Amino acid sequence: MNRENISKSVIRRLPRYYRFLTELEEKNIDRISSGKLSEIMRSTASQVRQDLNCFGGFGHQGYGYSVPKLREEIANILGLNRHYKAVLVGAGHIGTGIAAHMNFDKLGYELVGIFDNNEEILGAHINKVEIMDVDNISKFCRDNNVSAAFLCVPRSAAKKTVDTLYNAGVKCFWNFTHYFIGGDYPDAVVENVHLSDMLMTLCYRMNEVNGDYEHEDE
Amino acid sequence: MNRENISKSVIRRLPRYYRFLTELEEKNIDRISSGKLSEIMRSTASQVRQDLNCFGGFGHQGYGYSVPKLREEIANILGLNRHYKAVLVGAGHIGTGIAAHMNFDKLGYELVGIFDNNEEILGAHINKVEIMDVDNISKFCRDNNVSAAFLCVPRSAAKKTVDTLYNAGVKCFWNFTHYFIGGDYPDAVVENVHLSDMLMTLCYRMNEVNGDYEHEDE
DNA sequence: TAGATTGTTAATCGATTAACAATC
DNA sequence: TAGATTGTTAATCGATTAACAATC
Repeated sequence: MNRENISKSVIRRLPRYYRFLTELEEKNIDRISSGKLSEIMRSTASQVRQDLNCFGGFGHQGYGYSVPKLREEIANILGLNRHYKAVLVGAGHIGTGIAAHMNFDKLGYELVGIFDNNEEILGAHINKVEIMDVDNISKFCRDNNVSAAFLCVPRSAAKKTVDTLYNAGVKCFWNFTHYFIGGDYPDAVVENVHLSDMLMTLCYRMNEVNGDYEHEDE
Repeated sequence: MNRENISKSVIRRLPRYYRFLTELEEKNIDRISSGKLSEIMRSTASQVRQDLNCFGGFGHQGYGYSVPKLREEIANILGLNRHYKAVLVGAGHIGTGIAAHMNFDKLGYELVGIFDNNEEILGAHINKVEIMDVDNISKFCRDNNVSAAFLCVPRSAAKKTVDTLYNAGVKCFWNFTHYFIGGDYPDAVVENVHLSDMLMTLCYRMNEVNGDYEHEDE
């Protein structure tokens, strides 16, 4: 099947399917209909069937979908069995949090190095991964065939870091910095996170619910 | 104007506008056209004008928009001058990272307490905010009129934590746990973050670019 | 077989883009 | 005034939902 023209909305829902199917499997439920799955996903049966059919006919008429089979199909579609080599740059608060918190190997990655410029923490480890000098990052990425980077450096260092990594062959960026990685890196895959944006939209929605925002207009 | 029916897509773009306008202001640029702004936003002039017009006519024909004025309008629309009292629950890796990393007071919040159940860290501080015993969270939230919670607890503790907080009057949740906060809390405003989902979609997109995923199908 | 539920096409809805008259 | 650029309406595009024949 042709995966070229699958919409971004569908892709964004795949991890959700995956999560809920994993839960169902843990509960030993081994079949589910698009209707039931849509209740869990808080979408519609139509959407579930449309989504899954982008990748193939995983269901059986009159029966529904096999939970373990569907879960595995989605894992394969996402490529979770991969181990893309990844580095994390910037072992400050958020970087350390991310490095220690994420289950990279269940998500298609292997964290092979952490980099920082703070001499005091060089040589330390987070989850058995060493913190190394950021000056050596370029060589390290080339030597180890690193494909992905998780950016947790300050904004001021962001552009330079991305350039260095990109030139060292890194083509996938999960970017927590406030620097916006735009279209300057043609064949790169980028996700700009912007945690602050989330808090701001939450704030807006809270004002809305509270009906307070009128005061602001005066 | 009626803000009831402004689409979620528009709201989600507001923080982006705000960020870029802040940058422009820092560069002492004080006017901008929808065309130029759309280049920065990587959208279209039409969309910029549509978006801004949801909230009022901030522009001037033949001139464009005043950068400082527009920036301030958006800050007001988002309600960034607010100081919603907020607590963070779960001072593990990611919780500590978030607590130390975010500039809450510039985003409409004031972090007034951090809660955990690990006795060893109780009494410690992160950015001058004390880590307190989670057993006291309900009383604390009532007494201090807390409206928002940032959830960084393990999945197993998530539901109980949300219930407790909701009953103590907290109606806004920024949820980093793997527990999905659904429609069970009618008047609550919720953002489920799911960092893992982002990494999974990134992985998919990387497979796509690399053209590798065919192997998985065999 | 009858009931259930898929895969898929068609209809609807919402969001984005284009166009242009109004006006600074 | 002429040029630029908005605010706003209309056209397009894409994504979601509904419908239903196919079939297990």
